[in-house]
Amino acid sequence: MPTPPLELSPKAEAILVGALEVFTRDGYAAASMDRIAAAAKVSKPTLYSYFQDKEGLFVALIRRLTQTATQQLLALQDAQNPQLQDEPPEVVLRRLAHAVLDVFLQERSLCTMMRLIIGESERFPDLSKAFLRGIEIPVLEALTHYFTAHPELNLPNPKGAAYVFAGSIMFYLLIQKVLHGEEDYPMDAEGVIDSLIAVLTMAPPATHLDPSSSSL
Amino acid sequence: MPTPPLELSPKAEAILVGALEVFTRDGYAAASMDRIAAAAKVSKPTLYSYFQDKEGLFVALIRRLTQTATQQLLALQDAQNPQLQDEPPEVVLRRLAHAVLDVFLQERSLCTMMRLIIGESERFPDLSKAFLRGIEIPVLEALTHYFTAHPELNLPNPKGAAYVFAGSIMFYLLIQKVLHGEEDYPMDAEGVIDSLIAVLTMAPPATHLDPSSSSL
DNA sequence: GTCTATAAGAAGATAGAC
DNA sequence: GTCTATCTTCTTATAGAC
Repeated sequence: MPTPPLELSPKAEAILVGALEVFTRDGYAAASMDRIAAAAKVSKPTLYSYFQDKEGLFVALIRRLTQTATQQLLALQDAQNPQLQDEPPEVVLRRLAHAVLDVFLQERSLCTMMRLIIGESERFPDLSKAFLRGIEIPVLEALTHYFTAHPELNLPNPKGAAYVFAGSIMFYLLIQKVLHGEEDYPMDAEGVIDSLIAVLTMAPPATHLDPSSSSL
Repeated sequence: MPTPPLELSPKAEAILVGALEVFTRDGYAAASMDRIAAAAKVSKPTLYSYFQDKEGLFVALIRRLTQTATQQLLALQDAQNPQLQDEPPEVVLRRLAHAVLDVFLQERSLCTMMRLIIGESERFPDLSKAFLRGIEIPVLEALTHYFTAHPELNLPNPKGAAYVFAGSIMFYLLIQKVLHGEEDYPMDAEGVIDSLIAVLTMAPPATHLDPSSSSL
């Protein structure tokens, strides 16, 4: 747990909102503290009284967005945990895919965050690390754990299968929502999810109703 | 074909090499024309005599990298085309996955290009478009075409399956090579490819040797 | 064609008034 | 605590010498 629950003063919140707007539009280097102060409707010295400098403000913003995403994904996991053993994998995996997509589509700042983290990954390697440790690695580990616990899916390499699952969804978001592929090459998320669930669950012709093969 | 074969003078090439180095390290906005001129070992006015301004230089660089990637992938396709009908899908798909990975791993500037394009996708939407039209969309279309021509794979949605294939590989590159996940959560590419080929080809138990189901 | 030197402006950060 | 005004530095881009 790198950062405590983190209660912020209202003014600090306002600054982060303005910072999100400007960093989103301009990127890190081209964003100016003047424009951020204007967007947050505070003066520049006030801004510097809440955050040490531009780097500190950017790091605080991205860490907060990362935390938001982590919490949303944890809530997802908690909501699904009681059902994991009760329903067939194609149902569980499909619901999970939809839920992850919804988290990113309903909170569009998470797509922005992904873009900023990737774009600034050389200047701010710590933010990449926080993104990986807070979001991507936990997701991959949870998927790996699920695939390992379901040998009836007949997946030879659960960790690799986790990359296939997460990669399909994140790549879809990247192409369609970050790079705006919807304009040139629109694609329904449903088609990606259909294919993903189909390929991950259709290994054995019809063993889904046979619980004897699962010793866990 | 948005740009002709594009022969550049040696000095323009040197400038692009320097520009790649500096843009890679600093990103677009933080890169200075002074440092680019120094890296290319020319003076600033020379730089401005070959490229209109900073934007023009960046666009020229990214377009050139995009073209390089496109050409490498086209060469791949040509090399594989004669074999597409002769060998079973698990062999063709595995070789393709390895080849795409190799293209990006051996020419690391392509990973850099991906990072820069994503990071600057709001400021330079035309570069995103060129990346999508020159690389991602052709790859997705070729994969869709292949999956459509191989109904024995039993993939319900070929376009979605193309996203699964490309997404798994690109996500692997993004996590491991762009965001440097290798430090925290190393993963062998082989495991991803194994899973990918397994899930895409193991739908029917053993119909690979039955050509009668393929009417194309 | 290529350079040195510079113009014109915008950036991050702060001193000091209130 | 918050603001106006300012300092310093670095930026892009070019004028003019060679």
